[in-house]
Amino acid sequence: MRFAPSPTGPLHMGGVRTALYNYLFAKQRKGDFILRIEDTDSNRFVPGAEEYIIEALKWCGIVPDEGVDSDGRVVETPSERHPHAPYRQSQRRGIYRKYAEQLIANGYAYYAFDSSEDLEAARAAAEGRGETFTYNQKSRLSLCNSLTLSPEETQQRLKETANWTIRFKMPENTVVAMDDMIRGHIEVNTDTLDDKVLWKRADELPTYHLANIVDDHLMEITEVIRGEEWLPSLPLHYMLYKAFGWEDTRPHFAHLSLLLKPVGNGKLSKRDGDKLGFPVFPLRWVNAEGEASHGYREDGYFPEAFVNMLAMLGWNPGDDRELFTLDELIQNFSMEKVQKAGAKFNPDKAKWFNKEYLRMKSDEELTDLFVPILEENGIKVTGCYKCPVSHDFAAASVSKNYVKGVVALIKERATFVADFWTIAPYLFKAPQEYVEKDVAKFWKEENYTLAFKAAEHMASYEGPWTAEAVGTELEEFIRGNEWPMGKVMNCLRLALSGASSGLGIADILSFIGKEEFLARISRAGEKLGK
RNA sequence: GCUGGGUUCGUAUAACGGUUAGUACUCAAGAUUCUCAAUCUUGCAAUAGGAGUUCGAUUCUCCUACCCAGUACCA
Repeated sequence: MRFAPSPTGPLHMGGVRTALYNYLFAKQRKGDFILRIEDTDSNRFVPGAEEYIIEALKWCGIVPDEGVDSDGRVVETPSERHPHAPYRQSQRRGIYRKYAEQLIANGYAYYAFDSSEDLEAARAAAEGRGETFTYNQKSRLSLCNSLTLSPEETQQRLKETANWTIRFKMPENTVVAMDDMIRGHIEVNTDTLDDKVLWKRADELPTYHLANIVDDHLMEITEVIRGEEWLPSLPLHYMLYKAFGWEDTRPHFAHLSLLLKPVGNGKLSKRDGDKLGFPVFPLRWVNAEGEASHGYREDGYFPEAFVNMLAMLGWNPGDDRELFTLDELIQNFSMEKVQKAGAKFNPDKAKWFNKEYLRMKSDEELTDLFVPILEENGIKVTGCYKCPVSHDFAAASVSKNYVKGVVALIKERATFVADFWTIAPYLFKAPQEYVEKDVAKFWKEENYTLAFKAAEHMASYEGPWTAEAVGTELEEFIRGNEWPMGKVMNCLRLALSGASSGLGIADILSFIGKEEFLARISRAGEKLGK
């Protein structure tokens, strides 16, 4: 199987899904997965796009068997491992010409000499009559091509100019019967089709249709999973396989529905992501104008979560399971369970997948991912997982095991690793400011005087400083005095964390320690009033 | 317009002629907690419409509506 993107920009998440389904199917059948670059349109070539595609697939764990080497470059010369090289169509230009000529020799195609201006004029004229111009069996005999010109004239023109294209001669009134692995049997009459350009003069290269069929044949592709936008071209492709005499080895086709925007109608586009605040690309992308687009990787998604989410968008295992590793997807994937209708993308569900994967990760793995974020925020992380737990708030420094403890405590509240910091920055440094609304609500004299007394009591507490022991001590003291639990606790939390909502007081105390606890209480008294 | 494809709760989907139409996300309520999350419980919510076939249609057929794609010397 193959994935054959055009390097015209960053790979869209829909493209990743197409690649993924190809990969899953290939691996399930113990087949090979080829990456082929379809760069026959030099006008739309975007520098960096090819590298982006390769890196994106790599990040997702989709590793081509052929097409890209271990150094992450598209292979240009055939070898044992890469028998079908080169894998860029621009480097295969020498291959296609003879196939195009074979088609002409056998009467399946013809040279067309109409200029773009002539065709535009024909289109405009048709539009004036309320019709649509099509280059087909009705119009081809009144246009300028090797069907209307004498053989001598045709040869003359071919010799004199490079101003020609090759068009497929679509047969008349023929029913093309096709089978799609997802959609079943489809029939189309050739009278509704046109004479597609197979060879374009601009690049002196074949168009998609020719190059794609020739390459799929030469690369021994047996199954093609591609986007739904190709379904209308399928009859042409069937006709091409027939014209080449390759019907026996024609691949099986599956046309995947498109990914739709979360709200409103239409397919998912870059704009939707910008508007609704979610990535549509696997990796961050900066275009030539310097505009950046979000990427799932940079936004903190785990590749496993991204791949899992994508797989479930239009496919299901037939039961209620939702969480699958790549290997499990390979085992369970089936074309019968691929949805026919377009799938509206749901950003909330994407986040849910990430949350699930975050929970499945070990505390140490998450800690390793969290440390760089802490350092970005000015917190030094020292030591190793075997070293003792320690912290020095004055020096903005904590031990690795301290971080691990925090991660274990808060991982269930997070969707992304970056959330760890926003959930509990106060476990790493004293609050710099206090939420105004919470101060107004809780920092009242009748509350904070009690909070100070509770803190005073804890200052004299000599027992073990664990969350459980400290929590029990504090609560029993407050309850014993018949003070309002909520008000006192919220006052304490405000002083310790800068807000009235957040982690439990006992947990906060156990992490920051008695000394820092008392320091933050007195600091709050000075800043907020006492 | 034409050609092709599609249509089950708001979203993703299950039920491949017989179910009180299930599950997940979202949302709401309750339980729990010092608060916020998390967790647990409960709830809201769908077969696009109309004919037909059938003892029985989400499921099969047809029509209509709506959505999507294609209609380039782009892929």
